Amino acid sequence: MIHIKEIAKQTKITVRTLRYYDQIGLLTASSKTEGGHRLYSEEDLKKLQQIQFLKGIGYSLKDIEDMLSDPKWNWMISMKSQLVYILEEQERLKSIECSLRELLNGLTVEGGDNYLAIQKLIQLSNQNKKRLLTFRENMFNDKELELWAKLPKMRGEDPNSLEWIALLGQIKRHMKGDPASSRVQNIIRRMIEKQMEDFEDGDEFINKLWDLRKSPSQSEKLGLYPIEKEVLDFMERAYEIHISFLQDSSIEQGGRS
Amino acid sequence: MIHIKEIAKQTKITVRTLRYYDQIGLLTASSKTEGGHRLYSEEDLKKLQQIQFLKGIGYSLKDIEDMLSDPKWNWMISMKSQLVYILEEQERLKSIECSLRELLNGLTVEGGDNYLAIQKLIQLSNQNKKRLLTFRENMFNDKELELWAKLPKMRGEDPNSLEWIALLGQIKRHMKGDPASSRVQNIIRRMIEKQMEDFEDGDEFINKLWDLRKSPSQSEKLGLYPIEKEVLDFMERAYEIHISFLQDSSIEQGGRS
DNA sequence: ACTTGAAAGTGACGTTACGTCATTTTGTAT
DNA sequence: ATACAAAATGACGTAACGTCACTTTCAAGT
Repeated sequence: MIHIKEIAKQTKITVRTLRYYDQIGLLTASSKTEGGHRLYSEEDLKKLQQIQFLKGIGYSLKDIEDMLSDPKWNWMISMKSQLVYILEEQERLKSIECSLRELLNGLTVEGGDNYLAIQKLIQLSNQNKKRLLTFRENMFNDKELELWAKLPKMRGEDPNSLEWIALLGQIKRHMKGDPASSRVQNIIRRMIEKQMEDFEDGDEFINKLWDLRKSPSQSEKLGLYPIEKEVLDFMERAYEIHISFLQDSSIEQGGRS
Repeated sequence: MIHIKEIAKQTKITVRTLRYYDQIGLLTASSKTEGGHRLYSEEDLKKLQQIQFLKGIGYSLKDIEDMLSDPKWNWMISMKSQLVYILEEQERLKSIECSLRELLNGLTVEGGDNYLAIQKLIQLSNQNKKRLLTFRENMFNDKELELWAKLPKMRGEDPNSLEWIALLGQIKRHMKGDPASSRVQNIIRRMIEKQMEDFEDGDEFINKLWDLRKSPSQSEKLGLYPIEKEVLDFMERAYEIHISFLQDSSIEQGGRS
């Protein structure tokens, strides 16, 4: 016969919990002292360990009581359905994870210190859930859809998407400066590099996308993160400056050779 | 100004919940009629949608209240830690999934209709958690450890492990019959086929494993599903019969050729 | 036998985010 | 004015205990 504290120590279940299990009739101590102290047997201990295990895999105490009290319980069925439940829960958490990453990436771009950004992002996230795929599928052909998959999505967690997001965030933070500054030009060069790496053969696609980006309403329908017009304008200016630099330097090179 | 029922319809949040949010001060209707009916503004609606979103990604109402009432809340930090929490939860569920698959596969082998099997499996599962890897690593060398990874584990969900488990279960169900019967022999043949497919070059390893299997205590330490001695004996008999058939037929073939 | 401090007992309230009555008031259409 | 829908309030219930307060029992030392 084992005292309640010893049971608690062995199973790491609190004394309070043991008394609670007694109270709800899940595990009654098999005997008591004259004074009313609970005394547990080895069998009680075993049963408790089973309870502990079943609780660990997500069953409620009520379920566990039903299981253990019914000698012809169909374990196969209930465990299969429990597995299904666990799998569903995992999917739910996975989609929460996506939302969170989307928000965090959004915050990275926006600067992350103002409440307005949050509001915008939450609103965006909310409506994204309702939007369907159809619009996107009407807009592009198959080859383009393939390229589409490479686009940085706000929920992306791959280093590729993350770099796009980081670059965009940096552009935003330098918007008050000069588009010809070396910082901005370096960012632009990196973006062009990436664009060529990721979408080598999709020039037409890129142009179409760029046009779309300029229309906020279209962008939203596509589930793209909306880039403000000022940012796009700033990027275009910086882009043109970059191109003109390239031409200048190639002329120089041509002169020398 | 919007009536409570309209808000409920638009957000799919129940009227009761709206009143509750009012009660705890999370979202107070911005005005009321003379009679005390709640009237919500467009801003209230927006705030409610934010609440809904934040609740959806797992925050408690208390947390949400803190967030929304503090204008300089650090969203970045709290969302990162929330992401960490979500990732941990996913791991927890993943390990629950493993336990469940282990149990279900165990039930498949045992026949799944007796409570004793469950008790045994739960006990096994419990002690597996405590057991460490060291014993296994002392027992086999590197090449063998590679093969080890191919062994059917009870928590396996790949078709390969599942077939092993299924075959074992079938053997168990035919144990009262004749080891020379065609059913049993077909199962044995399939097992030998699989054994050759999976462990082509590991004869010594297979033998060592087979010996281990005969020692229940060693098996348990390795985290292998313990196969009862009677089952192993039955399998050995069937195996010998199978071998002798093979020899007979090869003699016949030899005679003809 | 008596004392005493630790351990055990019981009972009650708190927690989360509402659901579900029951009862009373208010709003609105006729 | 009346009738009926919709809203309000209040109270209790849920799951699985934690925490406090107060009382009783156990086991050991004197």
